[in-house]
Amino acid sequence: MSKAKYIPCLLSLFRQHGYDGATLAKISEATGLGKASLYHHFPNGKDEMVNTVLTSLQVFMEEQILATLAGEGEPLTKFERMCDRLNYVYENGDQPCLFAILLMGSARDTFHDQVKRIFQAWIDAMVGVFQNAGLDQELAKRRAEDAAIAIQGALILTQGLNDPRIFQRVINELPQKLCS
Amino acid sequence: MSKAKYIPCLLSLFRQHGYDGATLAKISEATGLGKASLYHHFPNGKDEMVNTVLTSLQVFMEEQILATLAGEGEPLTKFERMCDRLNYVYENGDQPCLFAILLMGSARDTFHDQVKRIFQAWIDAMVGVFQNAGLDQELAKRRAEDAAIAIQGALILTQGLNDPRIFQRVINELPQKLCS
DNA sequence: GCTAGTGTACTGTACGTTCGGTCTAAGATT
DNA sequence: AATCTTAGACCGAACGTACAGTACACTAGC
Repeated sequence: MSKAKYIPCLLSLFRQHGYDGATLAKISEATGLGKASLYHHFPNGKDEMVNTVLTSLQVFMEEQILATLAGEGEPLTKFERMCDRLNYVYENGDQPCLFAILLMGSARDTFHDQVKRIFQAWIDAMVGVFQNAGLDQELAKRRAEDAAIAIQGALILTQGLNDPRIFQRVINELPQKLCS
Repeated sequence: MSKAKYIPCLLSLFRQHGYDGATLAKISEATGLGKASLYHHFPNGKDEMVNTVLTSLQVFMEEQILATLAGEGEPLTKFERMCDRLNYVYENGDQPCLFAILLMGSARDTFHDQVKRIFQAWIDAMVGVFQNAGLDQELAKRRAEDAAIAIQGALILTQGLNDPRIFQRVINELPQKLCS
C-alpha cells in the first residue's frame, strides 16, 4: 500500500485549500504525480484521497492519544501527552484541523459520519480518564467536551487572527485546567 | 439597496454548503432569481454576495453585541446579552459560523482580512469590559480570547457531533464563567 | 514477458460569468 | 387622455474555462 507515501502531502493540501480548493491539478503538482498515476493509487479519486488521510489521522489519534488516555498513569501526565501530540499534528497551531475543514465544505455529507466517530472516540477516551479519577459521569462528560472545544476553538481563532500564540497558550494551559 | 432582501437566503446557503459548495445554480434556485438577475443585483458575482452577507453580519455584531459591551451596565448583564445575541445568530447552535467556513475554504485569501477584523473587534470589545471591571490587561485579553474560543469550539463540536446541546450548554455557562 | 507505474491526450460536465433582450411601471410629452 | 421614454428588474441561452475522471500506449524493473 504505497498510498501512505502521499499522505503528508495530501494532508497539507487539504488543510491549506479545503476539499473543494484542493483540485486534482494542485494535487498532481504537489505530489509530482500525473493524474493517471493519482488514479492508479487512488482509483476512487479525490474522496479516496481524503479518506486515506482521514483514516491515517484516525490511526494516529488511536495510537498516540486514545491509547495514552486509556493506559496507565496520572491524569495530568496523560493530558500533557495528549496536548503534546495535538501540538505535533497541528504544527503548533500553524495548521487548521482537517476534521473542521471537512465539516464546513461541500463534502460535509460524505465525511460527516467518520468525523463524528473520531470526535466521539476522542471525547469518550477523555471521559474515561475523568471517571477513573473519580469524577461523576456528567462532570466528566462536560470536561471532556470542554477540552475538545478549547482545542477546536483555539485552532479557529488562531487561523482567524493569524496568531499561533493563541493555540500555544491553550495547549500549555489545558492539562492543568483539566485536572483542577 | 435591494440586496438586503437576499441576505438571509444567501447566509443560509453559504453556511450550509460553504463558499465553493454554494454554486450559482443553487443560489439561483434558492433565491428564485435567474443567474443573470443575480448579476444584476451583485455585479461582482459570488464574492460580492459573500461580502454583502459578511458586512451585514459585521453590522449585526457592531450594533447588537459590540455596542452592548461598550455601553453601560454590569459585566454579567453585558455577557448575558452577548450570549443571547450569539444564540440568535447561530440559531441555538444549529448553524455553523460563516467566518469559520470562509477561513477553511478556497476563499480564505479573499476574506481573511475582513474576518480577522471582525474577530479582533469582538475580542477588543470584551477586553474593554474586563478592563473596566478592573482586570489587568493580560488577564483581560486571555479571558476575551477564551470566550471567543469557547463559542467557536462549541460550534465546531456541535456540528461535528450533531448535538446542539453542546452549544447551548456553553452559551448558558459562559456569562457566569467570564465573571467568576 | 509481466506488471506496477506513468505521460499524453482526451472526455463530458459543471462552473462562474456575460450577452442580448423582454417586461413592467412610472414619468414626461403631446 | 393617449402616447412616448426611460430605468430597473428580470431571464434564457450561451460562452469560455477548469474541473474530475478516462483511454491507452508506453516504460522500467523484476
